[in-house]
Amino acid sequence: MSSFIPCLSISVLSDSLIQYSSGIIPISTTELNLKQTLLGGQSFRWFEQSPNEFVGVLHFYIVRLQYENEKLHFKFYVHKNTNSLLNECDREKESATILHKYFQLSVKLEDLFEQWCKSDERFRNKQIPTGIRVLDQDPLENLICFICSSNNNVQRITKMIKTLSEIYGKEIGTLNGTTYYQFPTIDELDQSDLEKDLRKLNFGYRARYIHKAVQYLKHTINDPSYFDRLKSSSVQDARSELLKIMGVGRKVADCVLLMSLGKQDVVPVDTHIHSIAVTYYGQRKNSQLSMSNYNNISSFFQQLWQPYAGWAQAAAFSNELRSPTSKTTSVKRSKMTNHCKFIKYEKEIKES
DNA sequence: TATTGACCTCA
DNA sequence: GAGGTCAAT
Repeated sequence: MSSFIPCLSISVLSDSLIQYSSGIIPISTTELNLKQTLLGGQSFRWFEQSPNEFVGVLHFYIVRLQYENEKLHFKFYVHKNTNSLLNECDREKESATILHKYFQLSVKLEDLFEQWCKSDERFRNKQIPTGIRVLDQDPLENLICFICSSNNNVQRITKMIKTLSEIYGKEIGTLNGTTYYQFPTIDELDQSDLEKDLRKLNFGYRARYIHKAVQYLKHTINDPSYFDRLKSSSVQDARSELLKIMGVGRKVADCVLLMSLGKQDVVPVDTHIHSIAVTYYGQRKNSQLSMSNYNNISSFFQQLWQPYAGWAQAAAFSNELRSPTSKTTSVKRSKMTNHCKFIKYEKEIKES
């Protein structure tokens, strides 16, 4: 079947949709694991069409990605009314640039891995997979997604964000029977009945958080360059700004810092990372994820995995979702060593 | 400063 | 219970 050959696979477009560009980016599997990166829980806007083929929305484009033979094939689609002055070649370049930025391809993952291996034998022993990249996402979208993420699972978050985009975002077009929408802007979300409507859509208590967050950003902050300002602020300053937003606690703030504000060293600590810290790095059992505990775990990993500790976290995290912790000899050994490291680290903290 | 329960919904 | 946050104590 032709579907095995990316360039020849057939697409059915609605009348309103046109193909904008297509191209290829050569990249090795150690630099990019497409599935783990897109579906691993940092973005909630990608759908797997077939093995190694994904469709999602970036800006006002529907984007189709296919990974095969060390190459990332891409096709961009836009609404036909989107006017572009670019010729075919420049559109391809522009699209490649968007992907380059989104996947942060100037970051050399293999080099980072080498660094992490030096300080952490879970990397050295290949217990953590390669190819997981941190995506550079849109801050507003990222923020809303992670407000939705509390007490929630990937599947439902994805569904909620899909619904949110369908209701409030602009339609792009229909590709192979599925209609795609832009993520709504702050103005599109700024509606007096937002909470009520989102509750009807089964957002639960997050409906209020989203409504409050939108009100705050639109009417209290009221600054189009708000997120850009945070990008150029220090981690501490940007974090304390984000914490002012209703529905944003430390974990969500850290996710936004890492995934859309370019703070590559931030390590968000969720229940998975927490349990990784307990299982492999000797954090005390039964310890709740209190604020001081969060700080300890986060800064421990930050020190262990520098630089780009947030990227290491994403890789370690994805592994946790996959494997139900098989306990081989080497794992036990690495548990011990890292346990010692953690104790030592805790001592240093206390003494300083 | 740290701990605890409620919060919505779906599996 | 699920990749948390808020508010009260």
